[in-house]
Amino acid sequence: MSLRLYDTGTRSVRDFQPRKSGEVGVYLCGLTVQGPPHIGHLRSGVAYDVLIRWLRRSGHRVTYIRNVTDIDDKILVRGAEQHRPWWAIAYENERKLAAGYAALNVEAPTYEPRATGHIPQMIDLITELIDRGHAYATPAGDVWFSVASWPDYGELSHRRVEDMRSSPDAGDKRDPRDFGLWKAHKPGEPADAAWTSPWGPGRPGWHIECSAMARRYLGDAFDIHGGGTDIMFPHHENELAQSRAAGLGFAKYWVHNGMLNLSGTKMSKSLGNILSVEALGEKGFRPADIRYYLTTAQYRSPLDFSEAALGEAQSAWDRLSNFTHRAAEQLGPAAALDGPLAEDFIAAMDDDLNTPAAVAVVHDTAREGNAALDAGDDEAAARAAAAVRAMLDQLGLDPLDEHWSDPADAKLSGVVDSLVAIALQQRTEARERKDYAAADRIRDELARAGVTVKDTPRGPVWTVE
RNA sequence: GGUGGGUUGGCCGAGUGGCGAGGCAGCGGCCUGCAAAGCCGUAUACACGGGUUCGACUCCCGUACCCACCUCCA
Repeated sequence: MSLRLYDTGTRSVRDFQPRKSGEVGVYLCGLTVQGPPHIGHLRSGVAYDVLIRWLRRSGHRVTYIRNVTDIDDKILVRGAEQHRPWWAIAYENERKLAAGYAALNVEAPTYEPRATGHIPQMIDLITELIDRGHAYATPAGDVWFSVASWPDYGELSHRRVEDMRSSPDAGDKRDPRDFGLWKAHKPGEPADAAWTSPWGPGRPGWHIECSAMARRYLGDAFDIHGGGTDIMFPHHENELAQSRAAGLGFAKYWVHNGMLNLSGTKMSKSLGNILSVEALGEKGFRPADIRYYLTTAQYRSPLDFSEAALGEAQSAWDRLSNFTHRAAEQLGPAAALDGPLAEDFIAAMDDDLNTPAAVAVVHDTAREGNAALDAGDDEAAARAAAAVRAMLDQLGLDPLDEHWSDPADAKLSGVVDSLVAIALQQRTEARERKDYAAADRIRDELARAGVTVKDTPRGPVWTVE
């Protein structure tokens, strides 16, 4: 059994077969950096991170391109509103996005191209489309893609042009369905938001960016194109149309992740119902809690966010984290993380990345491991601990990964360790003479200082809240 | 109006034509001086109405409600 993926184009789960054996090219539509990222964006980041990790684990060499759209109408609007350069705003949000990805342990892509760095490639592609009769320039200096010139238009989203509502787009395009490839510079727009082109100064339309950047880094044809369901139409439909019309093979599989909803509606910048990693951090949720939470739903399912659900995820992840820490304390350093994965886990992941089922396997294994620890069966416990860590690591969630530890904690722990040890020694002595009142007083005082003490068969252990 | 997705137990969330994933919360027990952690056991379910079938939560038809997209959006 190998990976099967749901492909939007064929609306079916297909066996994944890379175009070139052992090599996979993936393009993900990243963000338009008009504002700071929210956890809905990060859901997408985590979902494709899981996909990339799984492809690599399965033996493929993966080239992963995730773009940043750093020029668009709204970025220019923000710049005007804030009396700051539009590119300063784009870059500020890009850095916040990178920090969000990093916090959730999303690995960096092979390359992260910016739209503004690829204007020549876009101009080339637009020129080819005009030459082939699929696009036209207007006297105003705009260039439009002619939807009517491409009979396959709608093949991805399965929409018929005649069923669509007409959009109220302005502009002098010939057909209301035509979409912009190049937008002429308008009076009042910043001069540094325009580039020289055969059609006069202007800037690229949204869709052409991805076609041009995917082509530059992945070639005329590649394997997987991803993004959220909300940009399947028109963005991906338009990308597909213009790339194919230019004679490119483009993507073999289309993968779309479901939305993260808040109170029943899509979390989105325009609605303002957004939550950031930082805001959740202030409520006591750690990045690992968020990543675990996002992983417990299949990537295509809509996920309705609630603090209660995130809290449950936190408890569940604590359980797994407790087990790995407990095993490490009792058994010493765990085995390498690249050990064999449970067959059920592999089957779940191969089944269109069924992470909820995969996580269920992890929990089953942790239970066995806990039982083995209780029974003193160190060999079985070590085996379970290695398996749990390997599976969680595959999901980017190894609890012992230093990524999840707070560097400030590590610095303090040496000092605190010796101080707590003194108190615990006194408590142990009190317990030995059955002076439980004194023992509990010490424990309570430590608790007030933020140190939680637990007694285990191998002596007391403590953690800082 | 068009297109797609959804409705699973107190909560989150998988899945399958017949043997009730997993987690969280609850209850009972074991362990513990107590607690925590852990383990064992346990109740509650598949929106509604038809149909197909020996048998449907799972397939088909219909109804209701929800969400997304059709305008920028992961």
